[in-house]
Amino acid sequence: MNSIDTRTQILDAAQDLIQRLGVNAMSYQDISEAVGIRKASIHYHFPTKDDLVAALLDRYHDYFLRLVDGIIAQPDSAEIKLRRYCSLFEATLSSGNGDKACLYGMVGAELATLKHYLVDRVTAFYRDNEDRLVRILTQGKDSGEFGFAGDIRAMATSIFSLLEGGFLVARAHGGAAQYRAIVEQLMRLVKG
Amino acid sequence: MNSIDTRTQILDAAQDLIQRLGVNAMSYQDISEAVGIRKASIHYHFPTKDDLVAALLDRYHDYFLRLVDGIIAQPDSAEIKLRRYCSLFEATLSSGNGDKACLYGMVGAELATLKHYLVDRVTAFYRDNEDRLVRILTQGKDSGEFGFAGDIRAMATSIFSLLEGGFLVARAHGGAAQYRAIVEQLMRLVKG
DNA sequence: TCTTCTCTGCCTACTAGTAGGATGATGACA
DNA sequence: TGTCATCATCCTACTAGTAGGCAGAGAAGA
Repeated sequence: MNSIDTRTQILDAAQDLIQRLGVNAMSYQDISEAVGIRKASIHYHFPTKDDLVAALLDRYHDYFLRLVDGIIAQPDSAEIKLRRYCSLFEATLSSGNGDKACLYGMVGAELATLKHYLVDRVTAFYRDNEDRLVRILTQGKDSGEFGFAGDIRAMATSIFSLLEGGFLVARAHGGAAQYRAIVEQLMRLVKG
Repeated sequence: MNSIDTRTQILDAAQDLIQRLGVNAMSYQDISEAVGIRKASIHYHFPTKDDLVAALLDRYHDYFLRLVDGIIAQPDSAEIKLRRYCSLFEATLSSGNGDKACLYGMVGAELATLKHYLVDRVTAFYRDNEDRLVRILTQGKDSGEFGFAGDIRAMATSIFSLLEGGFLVARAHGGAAQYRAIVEQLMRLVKG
C-alpha cells in the first residue's frame, strides 16, 4: 500500500544519504526533506535511527548477495564471474555523481559508533562476500584460469579489501575510471 | 611551553577520536573530557572544528610522509621497503585496541561532509602515497625483485586501495592478523 | 468503529561557537 | 628590587541551532 511505498521511500532516501555522508551525518530531518513527509512520520515506520539502519543493512545485504549468487549460479568462466562481481560495486559508484560509496564501506568506517547488533551485520556482510569470492576463486583455480600465488582465502580477503578500499579512494580521487583501472590490475594479478 | 603542550594534547585526543569514531562523531566535548580542559579553551587554540581538522591532516601528512621518505632513502631492497611501508599502517591498527583506522581513511569516508580545502588535503595525501609507492615499485621492477603484470601506476593505486580497505575491513573482522595476511598475499602478488 | 498513517507541536540533550572575566607569566621601567 | 602593563591561556556562562524522539490529534480507508 501507500505505507509500504513510504517505507521504501524512506529507506531509499536514507541509503542515498548514508552512501554520500555517512551514518552520523545523516539525519531524520534530511530524510524528511528528501521524501516530503514530516520528521515524526519517519519515527512511525522506524521508531529509532538504529531500527532504520538495521533495516537498511538487511535490505542491502539481501539485495547484494542475491545478485552475487545469481552471478555465481551462471555457467560462466570464473573470470567473467569475478568481473561481474567487481562491476556490482562499480554500478553503485556510477549511480550518483561519483560521490556514493558502498553502503557497508561507509558503515564499516563508522563501526565504533554503532550498536553491537549493527556491527554483527557488518561483519556478516564481509564474511558472506569473502565466502562468495572463495567460490569464484576456487572455480578459477580448478579450471586453470587463475594462477595466483598464495591460498584462496587470503586472496578472497584481499580482493574484498581492495574493492572496498578502491571504492573509497576512487571517490576522493580518480573516480570510476580509477576504479576500473584497479579492477583491470586485479584481473591481471589473479590470472598469475 | 604549556600552551604548546595543550595544543598537542588537543591534536592527539582529536586524532584518536577521529580514528575511532570519525570526524562527525567527534565533538569538542569529547576532546574536552579527554584532555581535561574546558570546551571554550579548545576554541582558543582552534577557533572552528575545520581549523582543528585541517591542522590534524597537515600534521599527519607531514609525519607519515616523513616516515615513508625515510624508508625509501634507505639502501634496502624494494621488498623490504614495501614491507616497511605496509607495517606503517599496521602500527596504527595495533596502537589502540584494534579499533583505530587510518586517519585519512576515516576522513576519506566522510569526504562529502567536508569543506573543499579539507577535501584537497585528502586527495593530496592519496596522491603523495601513490607517488611513493610508484618509486618503490619502480626500484623493484628494475632490480628484478618484482615481476607483477600491468603498469606500475595501476599497481601503486591498487596497493594503496588494498591497504586502506584492508585496514577498514580488518577493524570490523579479523583484526591485525587478517591485515598481516593481506600484506603477505600482496607480497606474493607483487613478486609475480 | 477500528486501524493505519501522517500530522502539529513539543521535549531534552547535545552541537559548535561567542563574550567576557580571572589567572599568571613576562618584560619594561623607575 | 618593586611596580605596572601586556599578553597568553583557560575559565564561567551563555547563545542559536539541530539532533533524536514522543504525545496526541486528525484524516482516511475497511
